[in-house]
Amino acid sequence: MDSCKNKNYTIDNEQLARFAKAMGHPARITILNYLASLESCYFGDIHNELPIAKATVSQHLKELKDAGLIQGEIEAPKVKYCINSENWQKAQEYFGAFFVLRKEKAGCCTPNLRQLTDKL
Amino acid sequence: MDSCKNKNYTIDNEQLARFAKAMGHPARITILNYLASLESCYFGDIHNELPIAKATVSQHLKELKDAGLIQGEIEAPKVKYCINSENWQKAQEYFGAFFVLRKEKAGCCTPNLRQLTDKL
DNA sequence: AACATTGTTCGTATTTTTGCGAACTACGAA
DNA sequence: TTCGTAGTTCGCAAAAATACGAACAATGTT
Repeated sequence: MDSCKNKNYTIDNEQLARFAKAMGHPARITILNYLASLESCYFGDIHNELPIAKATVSQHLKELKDAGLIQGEIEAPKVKYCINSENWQKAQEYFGAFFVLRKEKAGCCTPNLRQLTDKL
Repeated sequence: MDSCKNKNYTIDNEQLARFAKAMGHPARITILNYLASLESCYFGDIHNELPIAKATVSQHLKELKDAGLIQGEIEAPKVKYCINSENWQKAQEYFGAFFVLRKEKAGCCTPNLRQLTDKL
């Protein structure tokens, strides 16, 4: 009966997934790259980097903000967006730790993976 | 008129987003962590780590496979999943380069971000 | 005050994701 | 051959993500 246990995902897994999800769209990666490059922080310039409508850009910015990766500031009549340094560093650490995990271990799966079926 | 330009996302942005998207769910992070920890590689054991139905686990595994982060191998009557080392390293490099970008630059947004509006 | 500029929010449509149970497939064991 | 084990695939439903134009809000300018 396919036991569905009382398990939860760990906080860290949740947090890393949240960061990853926010980064899981090319428009948002482009935005983050642009903000990280610091050429400009204004909405209009961000919009110009993207092939999508401003309403959509605004939405993507909101998601990045909700994930904590950026923050916004009004500089009338414009809006300035910036990388949230604190969480940026946190994300960097989370991803770093995540990928390093693999390196520290021996491989149970290293041998002949060549007969990998296409069906899989 | 909200110019929607002939722009595309760069290949690298697409690829990084693809990796990030695959990692954008706690179940999939849990799976990757588990496979990276190498305690076991079998579907059944992966399923046991998760609070979801096996059909759903199978779907998540498929997405990770499509993103290139894992690979599968039949070891009858079981199925063995493994981190795809090549792409794992590639992902590691992509994320690493992505986050480091920020560190190399001065901050245009470093000053007083404290009057950040809640509306934003 | 009237207007222009800059973004956000709303309403909506479409697509994708997430999840499940049931049915099915493949294989080894009895 | 029949049965059990291990996973996948199918069909469906519900929720979330993506995208847009139009309307709106907030502010600076004339």
